[in-house]
Amino acid sequence: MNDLSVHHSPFPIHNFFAQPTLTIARELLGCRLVREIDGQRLSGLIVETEAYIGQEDTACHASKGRTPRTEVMFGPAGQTYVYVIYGRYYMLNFVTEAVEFPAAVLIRAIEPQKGIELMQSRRPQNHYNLANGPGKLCQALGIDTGLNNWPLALGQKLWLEAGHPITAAEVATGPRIGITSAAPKDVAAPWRFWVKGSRFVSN
DNA sequence: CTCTCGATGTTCT
DNA sequence: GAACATCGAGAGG
Repeated sequence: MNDLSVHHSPFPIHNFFAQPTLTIARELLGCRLVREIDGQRLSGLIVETEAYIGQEDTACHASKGRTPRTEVMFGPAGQTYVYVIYGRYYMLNFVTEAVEFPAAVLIRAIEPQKGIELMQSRRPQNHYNLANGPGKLCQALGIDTGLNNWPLALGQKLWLEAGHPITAAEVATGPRIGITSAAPKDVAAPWRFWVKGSRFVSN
């Protein structure tokens, strides 16, 4: 098991989102995702991400062109992209890359740290099953499309903090999950990142 | 433990 | 009308 310890330090968010999408997906591992809702603070360390990069990536929503839904991905980096899947689950992404270049990082799992009881009031499951999936973490943190296109730099409602640095030896990579209808090159691309040995990663 | 299957409604063709 | 970056229940080993 790999439990990540608590560590506080400021987060240089503007410089952070100026990096390439794959770098951001990698560097988000170990960062603390913080949610403030109803005057309560919830948080967890990011342990799993996926990169979706541009119109050439057939797994990326924006590969089918600019639509009302994908518009956010064509905007500036550092905003959220929240959408509904299968009519019942929300997915949280962070927009990356330059304006007009549609890309984002999907947050797939966090290790819950603060407000675990409040997360369990939204999602009655044990610690390990609270946020080990993209739909699960949105449910646990009370994230829906009302938080779409939200700027992380504000430090309100949803933001990032430096958490626990993850060394290269602790990073695992592999193909992305659930993109079966994408082109073979995109199905095979190792654009999923997770913390090796973490029990909080999706199954 | 593994595998299969269906829920459910938004988005886009 | 089809597809969908998921999840959990239920059956079987």
